[in-house]
Amino acid sequence: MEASSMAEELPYDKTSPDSILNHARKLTYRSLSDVVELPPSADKNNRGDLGALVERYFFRYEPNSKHEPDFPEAGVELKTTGVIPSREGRYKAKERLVLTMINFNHIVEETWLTSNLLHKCRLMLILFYLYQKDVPVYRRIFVLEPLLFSFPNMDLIQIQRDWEFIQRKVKSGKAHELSEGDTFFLGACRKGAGGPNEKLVSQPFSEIGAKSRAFSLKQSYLDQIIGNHASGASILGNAGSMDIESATKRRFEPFIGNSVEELAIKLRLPVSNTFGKRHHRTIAEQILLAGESSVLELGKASIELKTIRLNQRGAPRESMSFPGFSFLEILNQEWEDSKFFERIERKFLFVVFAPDQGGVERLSKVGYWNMPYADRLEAEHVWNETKRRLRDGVLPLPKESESEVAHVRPKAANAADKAPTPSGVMLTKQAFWLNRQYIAKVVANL
DNA sequence: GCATGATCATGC
DNA sequence: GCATGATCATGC
Repeated sequence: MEASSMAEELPYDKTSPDSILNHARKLTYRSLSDVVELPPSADKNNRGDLGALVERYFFRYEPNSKHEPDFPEAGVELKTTGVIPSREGRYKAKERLVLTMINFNHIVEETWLTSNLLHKCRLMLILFYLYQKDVPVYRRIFVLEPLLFSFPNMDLIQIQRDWEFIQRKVKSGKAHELSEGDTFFLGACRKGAGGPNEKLVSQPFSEIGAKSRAFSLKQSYLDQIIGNHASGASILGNAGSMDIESATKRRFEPFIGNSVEELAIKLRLPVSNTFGKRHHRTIAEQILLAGESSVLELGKASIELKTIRLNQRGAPRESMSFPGFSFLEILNQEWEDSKFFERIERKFLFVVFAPDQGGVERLSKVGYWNMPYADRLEAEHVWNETKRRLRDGVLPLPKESESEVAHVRPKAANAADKAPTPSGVMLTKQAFWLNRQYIAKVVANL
């Protein structure tokens, strides 16, 4: 009796997305505890789960089946996600948005259209709260209007591709090899306890246990959603849309074979700095950014743009550097928390320049790549070895000749630009690099 | 010709 | 002023 009368008292129509959205607006610029009184029994200690508190005490219903959206009659899935200030006083995502767990045994039986992901997350109500570390979740302020979000048609092509890529990997018995760099917008992110005690889960076509993973919207994609939402931009339909790989290919096609000089003229780049270190990168950026917006979606994916210049023998002239790392910080990190891991797990876009017969450097080819599983394990080994040597005060750090994949090398203003090591010795600042010969093989197979 | 150490040039 | 992507310089 009481339950049914409570249901009738709901201050919104649970069958209507718009009504749910309107109700959610009451939270804007307020925190959950500003709007509803949380009983002492509420589990306020649950670190991340503001969503559960909002569902129970603001929308006043109990979370139901994991396979249905939170509001099944309206087909709306509720998400709460943290934002942090960006430059220019706007907001950006604090992290990726986790959508739903990937069940490796089920996904192989699905198609995109019948997928649990699409069924559950086709329409999402996203609430954005200001992330503040020391403020309890129920006191965090919802700093943006709530957003009723469905994937723009323009993006759906890529999202579906991403989903199918992940499914294909599971079908091939490679769930344990999944990586964020496999995909563009939709990621297969790690989910659940990590570390040495992590429980691996089963997959249908291999005996090898895989890390537990969830579908997520990549942080960079979420940033775009937030940007469009905050600026009031509408969602574009686009009949001529393509997935990112095709769009990129088409974008670069007219420039393939052009000399560096011709490219500078075509792209109206100042001729003065033709020999600057940034020149080839500027060319790549201009090709991506100029003209119509079809490759602007690149900004929605965390793509690592790298220019590669080959020598006469077809090998890269240089190894590939990554940001410098702290000798002290690395001791407190695990591999998967490290910056180097985050970088090499990304999707790379290689823009390759090569000299022709006459020695004239030309744009040669362009391609996406991400690091295969076995090589990630090798990079992990190099990273762990670096950590061990720093801890034990053993030099030198892993050299290029010690691994097929990665090494450590100086990266500093000059040799006197040093930082402290755990053993107290000052050492010229260093970075992780991917080996020149390793990149050579990658480029050859691009 | 390559590995290794060192440094440059630019953007933020 | 510094981090970053990129390149130079040397010695074997």
